[in-house]
Amino acid sequence: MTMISPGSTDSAARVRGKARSTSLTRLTDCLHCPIRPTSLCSVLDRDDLAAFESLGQNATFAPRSVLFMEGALANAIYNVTAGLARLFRLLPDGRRQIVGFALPGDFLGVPRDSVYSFSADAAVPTAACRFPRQSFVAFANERPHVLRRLADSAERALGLAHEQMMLLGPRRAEAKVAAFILGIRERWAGLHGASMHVPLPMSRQDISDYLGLSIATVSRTLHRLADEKLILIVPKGVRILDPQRLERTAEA
Amino acid sequence: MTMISPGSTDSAARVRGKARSTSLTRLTDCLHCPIRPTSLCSVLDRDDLAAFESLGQNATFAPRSVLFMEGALANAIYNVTAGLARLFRLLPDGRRQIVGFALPGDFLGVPRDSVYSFSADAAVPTAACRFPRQSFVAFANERPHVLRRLADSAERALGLAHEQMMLLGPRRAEAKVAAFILGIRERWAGLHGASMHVPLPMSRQDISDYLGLSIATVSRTLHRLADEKLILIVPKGVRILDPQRLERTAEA
DNA sequence: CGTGTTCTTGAAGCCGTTCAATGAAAGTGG
DNA sequence: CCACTTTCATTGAACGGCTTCAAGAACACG
Repeated sequence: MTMISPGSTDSAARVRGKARSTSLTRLTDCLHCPIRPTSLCSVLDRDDLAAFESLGQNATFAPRSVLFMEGALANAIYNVTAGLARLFRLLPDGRRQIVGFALPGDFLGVPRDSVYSFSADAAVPTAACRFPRQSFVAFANERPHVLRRLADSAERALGLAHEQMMLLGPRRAEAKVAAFILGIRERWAGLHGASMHVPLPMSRQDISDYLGLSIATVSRTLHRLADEKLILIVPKGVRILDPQRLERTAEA
Repeated sequence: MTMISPGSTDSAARVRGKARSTSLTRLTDCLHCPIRPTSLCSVLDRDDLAAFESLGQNATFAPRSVLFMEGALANAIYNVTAGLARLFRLLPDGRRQIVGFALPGDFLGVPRDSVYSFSADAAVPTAACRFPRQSFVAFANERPHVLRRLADSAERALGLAHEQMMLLGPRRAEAKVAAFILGIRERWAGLHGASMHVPLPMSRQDISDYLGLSIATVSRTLHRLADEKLILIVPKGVRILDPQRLERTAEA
């Protein structure tokens, strides 16, 4: 698990090292974001869309730069449009648990109370639409179908969280890693269509913090799967060679 | 981890053994349920409340009887009013991961799609208000504040899921068990007020399936905490003797 | 082309699991 | 109400998988 500076009051920028952010441009590609089943855009009519557009700003984030920090005042909501965001919480001793990855189309930071309950930063160059919380909430409150979408989106996130819990539990490293690959593949499929090639833009460290394993075990396990010809390890990803056996490994 | 019959198509009733349910009475105590911050009731005015009341039926569940099963058609939504429900998913090999406990006031089974994504059964004698999904959704769609509550409720569940992920990860058994006790205490506090006495109505098996430990380790760890005078083990619960050291153990 | 980071791979050790047997409690039927 | 039965919890001993520590290789960046 990642060891992060033990002092706990410091900001993510310092904690995770040099966070060289970020350009802010006017939003347009928010609307060009991949439309997923849970996407907000798909339930907005033309007028709403125009109003919605005027709320947000498009922002880009360099790797490791922070979208928001656990415990900070939640004054914005994000919709990832490109790249990959890591959602994580820090333990008091500085270790990091990744509680999810946000792919394009995912909403972030819709908070019950006014404080973020986890942190988010960019795993790779990432773009996201940023909506001021106040106006976003006001916008949603006027539109029941948007509220429904938000509830749906939260339920979807909950389902993903449950899926991850199944991985974090007492399962063998092989099963965790195999299931991880298949899970990520599934999620990319919603964007790019299904493929044997599974991009893994995140680092080994990220994967291990996601699965509750050490970085060494993740590396070893990937290579064991490769030795057994279930996958092929390629730069920034894997190629699935034997879907069925991989599936069976994931379930064990 | 619990081993459950390997065949996977069978119903929960068979899987979990004799499920002797249940009386069904007309609802009244739905309204007397403990009002929690996330409770729906608290945002309903008198008229809405009456309409709401007419939607639901109060049901009681004997221990081990099933509220609903993962994969089944989601034709009802539940609001637990007394007792304790276990929310879980089964692995293909029959092991069980408990993804949450539902306490009085918690909503269950608000599904994105029409199928439950996890199973729920009663850990102890339990009461819940049962709302047909159709009419519940129709009711909510007419009332934006109810929709907001549902979104909030989902977010709250997501927060709890994240909390549990921190426990499932690579932490020592002592930390997991200590954090579990403190977490449950926190949740009871919202109902009964804070107390040094923490009821643990669920079985050791339930706790181990929740924490991703074996039943033996849970037992050993509890007794180790007791040996070190952090807690006192009492029937169906524990008493916290040294909150600060327990807290420190939970964070390690 | 050199430097820092990430990834791989080996060896030793620990923590939790598994298996199994004992003990306690709760439910059941006479 | 008691004796029986069944489930649940505790505890011991041995095994095994993952972690830790550490060194070397591959990669990315300026």
